[in-house]
Amino acid sequence: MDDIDRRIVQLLRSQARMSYAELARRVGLTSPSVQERVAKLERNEVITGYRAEINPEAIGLGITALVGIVTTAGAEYSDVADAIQEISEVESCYFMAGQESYLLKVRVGTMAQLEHLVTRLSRLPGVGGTRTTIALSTKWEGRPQPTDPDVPDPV
Amino acid sequence: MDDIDRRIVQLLRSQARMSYAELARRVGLTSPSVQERVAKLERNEVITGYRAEINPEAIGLGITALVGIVTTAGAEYSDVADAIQEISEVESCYFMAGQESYLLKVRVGTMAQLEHLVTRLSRLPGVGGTRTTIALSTKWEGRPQPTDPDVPDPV
DNA sequence: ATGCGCCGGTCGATGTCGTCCATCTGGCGA
DNA sequence: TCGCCAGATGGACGACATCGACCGGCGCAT
Repeated sequence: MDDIDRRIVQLLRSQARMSYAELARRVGLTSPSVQERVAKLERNEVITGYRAEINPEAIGLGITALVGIVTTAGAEYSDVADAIQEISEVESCYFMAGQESYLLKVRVGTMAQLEHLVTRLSRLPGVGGTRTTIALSTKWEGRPQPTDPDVPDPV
Repeated sequence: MDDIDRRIVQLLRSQARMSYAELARRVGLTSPSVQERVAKLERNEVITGYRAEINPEAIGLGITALVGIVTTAGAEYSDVADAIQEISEVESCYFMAGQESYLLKVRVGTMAQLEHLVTRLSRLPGVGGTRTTIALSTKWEGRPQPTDPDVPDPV
């Protein structure tokens, strides 16, 4: 993981469909070298996948909500996570410090679907309660932030 | 936005670097047709970009936290959003219903950086208070969910 | 120092892909 | 019925991906 790797990562982070030839031009190497580096980054799970970013409204998922999950006393955390994973509307799932053990980002098309989803979540074994807040709008999401890990800003 | 478009979107959602030729084979069209459809999807902002998914720890961003922002009375919401947008550590920003007007997902490398970030956020004009919760682990994130079959055509 | 092996780079060749253009077809309105 | 247009096809050509062969620098043991 040197500077060239970091540049490649950053380029692919914002334009994942860029060709190897174009990447090569931008980092000053040849196409096969870049290809090998990218393959290695994928092998080492630095790059874990490539995603097209979709406008959720365009695919009928206009409602975004965040759901906090309070687990019941004695519930096995990982079992709860496994159960949540079965629910496709849950786009992201974080195991949190604090009263709510999990925080989920969910997307649905209608309020009725959201109601149904929250009901399903609250009935999962190990789930003691839910707290849902609706996102009125998404200002931005998944913005790639500048990579500069070799200069860890102090305070 | 027909069934073929939806299949293309779904394919690119999970494998954004797939070639047009491969897409064409999978949806049963020729490469130029697929290319034209993808171009149109991009033009209509159904597809808004292509992102490589990076393991945050590999680029020195091992700490994920969620920060709720309470705005001061009389603050202009959009000004607050603009100010937050200047801060690169904020990966996502949602305008929320509820007491906290904004919810931010932030990533940093160290607790010291998180402290500094929260301090900066709390000092922004219009920001009355913050509530930070740390993600102990990310179970999953940005998982593409199956496209609803009965979608209202947005075009 | 010398020689060896490894890592990572370049180069060249070949098959595939992206992209442009001409052409064709099916549906719709005049 | 005719003409028009959106969208598909097929061919051509330049660019790209990919593979093997080769090459240079580096660390290390002899």
